[in-house]
Amino acid sequence: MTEDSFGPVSLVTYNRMPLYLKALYSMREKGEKFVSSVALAEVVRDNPSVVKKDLSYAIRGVGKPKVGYEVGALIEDIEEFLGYNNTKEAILVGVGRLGQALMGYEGFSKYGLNIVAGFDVDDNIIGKKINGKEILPTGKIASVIDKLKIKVAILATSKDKAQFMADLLVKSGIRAIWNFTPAHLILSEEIAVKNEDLAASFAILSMQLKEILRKEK
Amino acid sequence: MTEDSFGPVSLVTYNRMPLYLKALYSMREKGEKFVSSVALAEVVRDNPSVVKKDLSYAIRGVGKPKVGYEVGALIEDIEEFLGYNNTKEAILVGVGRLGQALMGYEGFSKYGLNIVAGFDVDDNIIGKKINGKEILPTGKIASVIDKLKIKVAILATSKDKAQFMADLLVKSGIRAIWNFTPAHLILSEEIAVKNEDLAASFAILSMQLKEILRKEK
DNA sequence: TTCATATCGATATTTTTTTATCGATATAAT
DNA sequence: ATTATATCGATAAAAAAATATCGATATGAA
Repeated sequence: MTEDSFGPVSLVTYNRMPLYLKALYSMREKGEKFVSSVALAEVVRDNPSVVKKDLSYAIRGVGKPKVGYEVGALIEDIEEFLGYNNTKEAILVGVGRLGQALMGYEGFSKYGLNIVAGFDVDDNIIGKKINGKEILPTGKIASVIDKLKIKVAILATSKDKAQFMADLLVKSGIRAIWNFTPAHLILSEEIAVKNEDLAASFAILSMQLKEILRKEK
Repeated sequence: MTEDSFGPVSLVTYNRMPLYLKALYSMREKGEKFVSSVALAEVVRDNPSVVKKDLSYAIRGVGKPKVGYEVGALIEDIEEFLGYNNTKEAILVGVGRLGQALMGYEGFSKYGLNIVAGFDVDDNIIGKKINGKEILPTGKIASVIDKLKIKVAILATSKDKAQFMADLLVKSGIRAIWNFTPAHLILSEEIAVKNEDLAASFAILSMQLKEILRKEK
């Protein structure tokens, strides 16, 4: 077991699960009852063996030879596996344009994330509500975290405030930070950090595009 | 060479490059002139051998034994490697809250992305400007793509319009789609797609948190 | 100057991941 | 009822990635 895995399940598997899930949602909408590893592999652009191995970590039942997996059951199992049914409460720090978009995004609740409040330093926005959630001054961060026993924070401040706020969050009891700022956070190993790195994503898209344009000649 | 690599460089390496870059920016700000693979590995939570191998794909010069790599030169080489100096023009489709946040984000230009215009169906927003970029009606998508020879589109519509818009974009000449919608897009293999999958990211953060809380007992 | 040491770059080893293979079995066709 | 076939689940083989090792060398200390 490396650091990049949780129990017997590797990080690459975790990354693929939501892809399967999205594909399965479309299939369910179309009324499809069963799906084979071959069909699922095709829509997610992967290999059937990978799909079968991945699914084996999530499914409670079994797939049927010649038929495949039951779409509905598979969805439930993957949702459970990914923790969508186990709601995590979070606070959001930095309610600028991106922060507002994140607070306003109702899809989060579907995968087990409930933003209970936003925090900002800007008096023009403090006191307002987005999606029913209050925006409070940053001075109240510590007490809210403590009172509600919050463990997850979404960081969407400007780059220059990111490290300071991250340190404050950790000191107040936060154990997982979803970092939407372009800052490189330095934190103890005991804190989970997931960088939402748009630069990285775009670099990969650019590489893929380059390859595609090269092939088109 | 698998499908998940470009030339000799694997996707995992590409993913790590922006991490190194972010760490290097902080080091440069602190006035540090040289960095060793050991130091860099520490801040990005990885192994020195991985760092050395990764950097070898990007650097033009060489690292010095006992000293390490020159921070400034390394930054330039990685930026070049990731294509930050080679600007790609893109359009953005769907100027809701998230779309506005993306259009307003000035950091994109730093890594070679220039959003030339936004498109929406909402008359209340059409004609306005964000960050100096006009918002046009979706009816003009095809002509703008054609006139400016745009190859990259950022998709930030609602879920239900995503597939329709993606098809329109591809038909109009787009070859790379950065998908910020929760929709599962089905497109030809010749189109590069990068899903900005918040569900996936959050699932990983949740797993890490679970592991951390377990260790804390 | 000589010696000790940190670090590179190359390569070897180990581990992980992906891919292929194959016997068992559910379904449909004959 | 028999046969053909698609698919599963397990496992074996191949490929890729991560990690460790090691000779060479730049630097600073003795």
